[in-house]
Amino acid sequence: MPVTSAPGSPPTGRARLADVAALAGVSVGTASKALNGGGRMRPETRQRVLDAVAELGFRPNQHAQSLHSGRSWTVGLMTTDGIGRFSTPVLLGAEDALGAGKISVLLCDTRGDAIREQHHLRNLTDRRVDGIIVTGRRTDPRPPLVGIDPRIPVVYALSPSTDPTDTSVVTDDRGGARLAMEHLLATGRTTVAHVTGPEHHQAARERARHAREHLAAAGLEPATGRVHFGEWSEAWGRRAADAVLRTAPLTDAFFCGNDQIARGVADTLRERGIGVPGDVAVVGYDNWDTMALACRPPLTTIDMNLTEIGRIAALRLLEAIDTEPAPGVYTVPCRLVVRESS
Amino acid sequence: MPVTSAPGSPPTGRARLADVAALAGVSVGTASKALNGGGRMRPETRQRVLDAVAELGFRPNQHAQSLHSGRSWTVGLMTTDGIGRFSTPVLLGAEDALGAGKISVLLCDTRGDAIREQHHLRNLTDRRVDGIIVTGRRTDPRPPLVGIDPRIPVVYALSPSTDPTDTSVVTDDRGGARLAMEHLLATGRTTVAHVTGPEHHQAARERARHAREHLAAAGLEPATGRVHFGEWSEAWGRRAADAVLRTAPLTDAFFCGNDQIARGVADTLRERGIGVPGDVAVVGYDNWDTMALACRPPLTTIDMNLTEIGRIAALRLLEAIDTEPAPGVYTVPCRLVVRESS
DNA sequence: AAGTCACGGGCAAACCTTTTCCTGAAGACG
DNA sequence: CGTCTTCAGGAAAAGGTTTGCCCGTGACTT
Repeated sequence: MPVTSAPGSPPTGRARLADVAALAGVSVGTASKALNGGGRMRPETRQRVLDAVAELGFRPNQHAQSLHSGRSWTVGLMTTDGIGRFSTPVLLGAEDALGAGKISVLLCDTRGDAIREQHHLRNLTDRRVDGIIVTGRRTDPRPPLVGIDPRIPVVYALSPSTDPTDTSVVTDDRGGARLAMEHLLATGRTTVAHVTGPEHHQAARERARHAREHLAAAGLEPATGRVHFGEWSEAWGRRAADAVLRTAPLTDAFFCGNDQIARGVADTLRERGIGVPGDVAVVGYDNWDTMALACRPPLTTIDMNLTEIGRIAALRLLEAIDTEPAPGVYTVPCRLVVRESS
Repeated sequence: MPVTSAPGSPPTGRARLADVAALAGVSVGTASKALNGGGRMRPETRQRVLDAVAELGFRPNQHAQSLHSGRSWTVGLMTTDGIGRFSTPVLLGAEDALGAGKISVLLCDTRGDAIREQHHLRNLTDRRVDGIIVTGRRTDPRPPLVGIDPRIPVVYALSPSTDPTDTSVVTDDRGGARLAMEHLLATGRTTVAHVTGPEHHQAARERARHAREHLAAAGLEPATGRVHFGEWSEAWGRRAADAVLRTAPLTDAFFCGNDQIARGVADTLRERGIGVPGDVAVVGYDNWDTMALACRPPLTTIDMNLTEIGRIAALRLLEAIDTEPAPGVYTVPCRLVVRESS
């Protein structure tokens, strides 16, 4: 009967430890020890306390616990740019890993606005969060949080901090590009075009660089002799596919910077009557299911394991919370997902 | 110099109200009143306290405040099913509205698992959240949270509660269907097919019902005489378009249950050489930009104003927190977004 | 000049749990 | 039988803020 409360408890309506103690016939301190395993006491006494807890439906007041311990059992999750396709899996991974440690996630969306970021940072500091995870949609490095209380550990996920003494968890663009190229070469392709996003995005540059390097290691060159930088859109994929086929009609594979581009490429190929994967293979990047699965044919693609990035960021943060922070950049490997486009 | 701290404050490293009081030469209680506007005191005294606050960089300890007030200035946001396309905007709208009230959002993802839901609910209760918003991806009603402490107000967003004495905020499927049909009829279409998702989804049923009613009111019938229920996928859109054109070649408009279906329909039309919107108009539902904008041509579609749903849910929750809850179902109107497909 | 009043500000309780230190009693050992 | 140790459990401080109540002082009233 959790509704009943010991005499004298009414104010909050919830049973306090004092009520438990009274019911068990012990002092408050003893009741606390009985619950937390500390102190020495007769097993039967402990049991009496536990029974009282059950009878009253007692749950400790976390505000009081936090006040005493200085910990809030809460971490802030700041997403730099909305809560989109990239930050969501990171967020879920983090929530999952933290939830196991009884820690909850406080969500802060800055919408890419520095003012808002400051505001949230203050809020989180005031709440005495145990730590903060910062994540963004881009993989480009970002400046560290400004004015952060040095006692609050921070982990940057996906977008690393520009400060190397911070802790960051990032995706392995190099490995991703390698997986894609190895796959294409292993399946007999030799004339590979690379179509990707804007050159000012690090992700585009890195993937392109490593794709080229991998080709070069096999004694090959990109189909058109260069990388096609553009936008992260289907429309660009379609345009670029046209351009590539005009310049290098013998192209037998496209490695694309993301799944949208890949889908655009696949659409153009299909509309031109070129068989995928019969004549030309297409490999995307992101494993964004709504794109990859809806594509005709479904896309072979690189999965960045974003959930894993979130999980690892959370684990690093947990480490930093109760031991010393281990600065540095942690790289999470990608995964090749083979579907029918290659 | 926020780093300096009054003598005796070291334990936490952060300035306490006691330090402020000491520096200002007043008692702790007076300092508190000076900050919170309460109590009567000489303006210069208040100013001295404010100066001390500034000098020490004092920020009140929220754990202590919460302990005292019983409020956590936090609400839980439970998403029933991942954090997807539907819950994200709701979440952002809620965060926005709550942030204005100094309230933060605690994120709980149940992954559709009842055990997890219980676990999170307990966690939120233990944290003494001020309220809870429950949201899901489907618009079908869901059973209310079980075992919820009646003192914690709850608002259901998107997925209403099956209990009419709860507070729910939902989308206006009827209005959405009406907007779409009015638009099509107003632009001269007379033979409209409706292709939508599975019949066991309320959203599909409702939109279909109201679309038919609206046609009937204009003395019309669906193009094929029936509604085409299927899946929420592009593939289904493509198949359904074929089927519709076979049965009713004179069809001059498609109203689709979501943007994916609409995109599938548009693809089929284009591949058959049927002009959109010249020969046939296509209207989608959801205004999911990655679909609606990538479609050729970009889709006219219905926007459910999900962010607004989140915002209103948050406002209702704020109401319920400091006054009496106002049970009932609140309906948020949709918005027609006209693009080039109609 | 004595009584009132208002104003400024202090005191202390309350919010609830954890943890350290301490005490009283009982058992063990010489 | 006395002293030492051990053990069970209690008392109280600490963590920081808010707020109701109270008191002293100076001004004002009659």
